[in-house]
Amino acid sequence: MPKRNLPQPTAAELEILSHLWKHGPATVREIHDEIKLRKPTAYTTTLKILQNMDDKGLVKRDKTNRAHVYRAKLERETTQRNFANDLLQKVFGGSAEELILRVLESKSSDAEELAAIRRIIDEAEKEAGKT
Amino acid sequence: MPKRNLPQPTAAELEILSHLWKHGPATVREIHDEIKLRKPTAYTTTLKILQNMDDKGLVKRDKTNRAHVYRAKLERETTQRNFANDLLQKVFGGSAEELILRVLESKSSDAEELAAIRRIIDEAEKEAGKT
DNA sequence: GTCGTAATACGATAAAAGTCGTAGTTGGAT
DNA sequence: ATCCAACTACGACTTTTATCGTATTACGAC
Repeated sequence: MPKRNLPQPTAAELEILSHLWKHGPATVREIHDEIKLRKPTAYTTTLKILQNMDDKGLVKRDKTNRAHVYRAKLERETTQRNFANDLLQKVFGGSAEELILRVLESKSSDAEELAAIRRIIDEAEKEAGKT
Repeated sequence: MPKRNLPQPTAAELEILSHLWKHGPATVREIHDEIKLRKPTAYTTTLKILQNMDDKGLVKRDKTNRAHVYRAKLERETTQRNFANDLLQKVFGGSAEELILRVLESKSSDAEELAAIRRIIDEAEKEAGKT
């Protein structure tokens, strides 16, 4: 059955998905109340984007109650991986090394974060070793 | 002088910039010949995008010769940093750790690349230490 | 039952990106 | 000097995204 092949979310859609990933299923009102704190926008704009997302299959809509409840259909991890890979190819020509260099340049990480990153490399090395 | 505040390049513009960064100043013909290998598209499409980029200030156009020569006005490194930071904020909520995790998940790096990445972390640690 | 608040539905609009066709110009080969 | 191939200019069209106003429906308080 045609389940996958969902389109990459746009910037506005991503903002909504972020909310759903963080707080779980939510109504338009709940999502909008949070978004409008950062971006002054009309309620119906948020509503419309959610409806678009439903059409695209990016969210699942529960119409049981008067205020419909939306749930993310994209996994956070998968979406992050898609975006990361996309950037990797289009802007860095596939060089993970360079991408990571720019990330660290743009954001000064503290010692703790750097240690965490080091552990991620360790893990990746174990993975590579298994092959 | 209003020099900066150039807009972020779009996907199509980025493809062109990549060529300019790699090969230096080039004509529409040179750029188009390479792009059409991957993406079947009309010559005038590439031309138009270059003209748009000139309007936006993303490239500098030399009209001396009949075939105009275009030169990138954005630095590769700066652009990469902008895109990386953008993704970091919008998709990863500022967590460099998570971004790097997803990059490594999406692309199996070999031992050599992992070692290079490790050196980048070392450098970042020295930088952090200096502060 | 009435009425107001809050929700959805829907269409209109605008801007941006990408695409291409056509028209017009020009340089160089013959 | 002519002519053709290659170039630029420009406008039209399409799609996508984002935005919002207005119309309509429905719940709940009274």
